[in-house]
Amino acid sequence: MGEIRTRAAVPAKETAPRANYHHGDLADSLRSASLAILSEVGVDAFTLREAARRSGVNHRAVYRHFEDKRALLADLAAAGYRILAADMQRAVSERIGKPNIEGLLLLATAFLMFARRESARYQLMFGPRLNEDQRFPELEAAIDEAVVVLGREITSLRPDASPTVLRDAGITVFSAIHGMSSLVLVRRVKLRENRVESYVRTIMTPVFEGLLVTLRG
Amino acid sequence: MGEIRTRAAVPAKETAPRANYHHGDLADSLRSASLAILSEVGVDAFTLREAARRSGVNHRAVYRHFEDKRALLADLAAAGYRILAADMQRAVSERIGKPNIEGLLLLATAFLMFARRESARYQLMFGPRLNEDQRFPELEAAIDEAVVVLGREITSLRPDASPTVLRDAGITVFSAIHGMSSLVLVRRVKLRENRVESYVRTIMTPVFEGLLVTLRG
DNA sequence: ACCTGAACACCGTTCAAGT
DNA sequence: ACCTGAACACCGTTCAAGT
Repeated sequence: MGEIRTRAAVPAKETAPRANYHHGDLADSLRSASLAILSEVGVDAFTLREAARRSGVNHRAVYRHFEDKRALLADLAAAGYRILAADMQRAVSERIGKPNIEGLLLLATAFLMFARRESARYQLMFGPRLNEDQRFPELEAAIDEAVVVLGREITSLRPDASPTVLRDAGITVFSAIHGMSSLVLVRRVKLRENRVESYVRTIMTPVFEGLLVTLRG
Repeated sequence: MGEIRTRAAVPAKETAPRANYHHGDLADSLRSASLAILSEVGVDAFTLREAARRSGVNHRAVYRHFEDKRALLADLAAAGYRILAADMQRAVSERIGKPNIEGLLLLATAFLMFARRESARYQLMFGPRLNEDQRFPELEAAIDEAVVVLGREITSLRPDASPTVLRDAGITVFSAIHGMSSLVLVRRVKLRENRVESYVRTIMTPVFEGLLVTLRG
C-alpha cells in the first residue's frame, strides 16, 4: 500500500495481482489516517487526498464511504463525543456514594484528559461549526450522549431542583470545563501530565462550590 | 475597482487613466474585506484571493502588506483582542466603587457581547492556534492587554492575595467566560440579544460567588 | 514603492468509466 | 459494489517583471 507509481510508460498488465481494492475496512482506515493527519498538521491543513493516499487508495474512493470532506470530519467528531461520554461516565462511576463536588471534579478531569489526549478531535468537536446546517444528526446524537452524562451528575447534587435550574447549572459547568480545556489546548496554560488532577481541582473547585450554594441555597 | 477584465484581445493602452494602484489604504481595505468574508463564509472558506478581489487588486498585492495568509489573520485577531480589552475596560469602569461581583458580571457581559458581535474574529482569536510557533509577537501583546484588564478586576476583589492565587482565579474566570461565549457561538445555547445580561448573570453568578469565597475564605 | 502576470504544486468535487 | 482517471475550477505562494 502507498507505493509511488511513476508516470513512465508501463505495461498494461503487471505480473503480480494488483491490489486495487483496499481489502479491509477502508472507511475505518480513512478514519485513523485522518486522525493521524489531524494531529500532525491540524484541521486547517487536513486534506481528503492525503487521507486517501495514506490508506493506499485513489482519492475518489473516499466518496464511496463519506459524502464529502465535512462528512468525514463530522464522523470523527461524533466518535469523539461518544468516547468523551464514555470517559466521563467511567470517571464519575468511581465516586459512587459521594453525591458531591468530587463527582464533578472527576468528570472535569476526565474531560481535560480527553481534550489533551485527543486534541485533534477536540479541535473538531468544539471548533468550526460542523453541524451548522443540521446535517449529521448522528453528530447531534453523540453530543447529547455527553451532555446527558454531565446532566446526571449535576442532577445528583440536587435531584429535586427545577429543570431550568438544572439546565442553567449544566451550562455553567460545561462552560467552565470546556473553557479550561480550551485554554490548556491553546497553550495559554502549560500543564504537565502529572499535574492535571490538582490543576482541575484548583481551577474548578470555586466553580463547583459556588454552584452547590446556588443549587442548595 | 473590481471590474472584470475579459481575456479578449484588447489594445495595449486604455483611454482612461488606469486605476492600477489602490489609492487609499490597501492594508486596511484588505482587513475589512477579510472580516466581511470571514463572517459570510467562516474561517475555513476564507481565501486571500477573495479578499484581494474585493479590494480590487491582484491577489499578489496582498503580499506587499502581509507576509502571508496567517499573518493577515493574526493581524485581525490581534486587533480583536485590543477591541475586546477596550470593551471590557469600558464595562468595568462603570462599576467604580463597588469592588465586588458586579464588576466581573459587567466584564463577562462585555465579553459575550463582543463574541456575538465579532463572531468571525472570535473564531480566529480562540480557534486555531495562529501563534503556535510564536510568530506574531504583536498578537501575544494584544492578548496580554485583555488578560491584564481581567487580572485587575480580579485583584480588586482581594488585593492582598498571593500572585498564584490571583493567577488561578484569573484562569477560573477566563475559562468560565470563554466557555460560556463559545457555547453560545456554536449555538449549543440559543440567546436573544436582549437576554444577554440576565443570561450572564444566571450562568456566571455561581462561578463568581464561589470565587469570592475561595479568595476571601 | 507598489502592483501585475504567469507558473507551480496543490485542493475538493464531478463525470464517466473500468473490473 | 468498489475503485480509478481525467478534468474543472479553485487555492497559497514563488519568481520575474512592469510602471
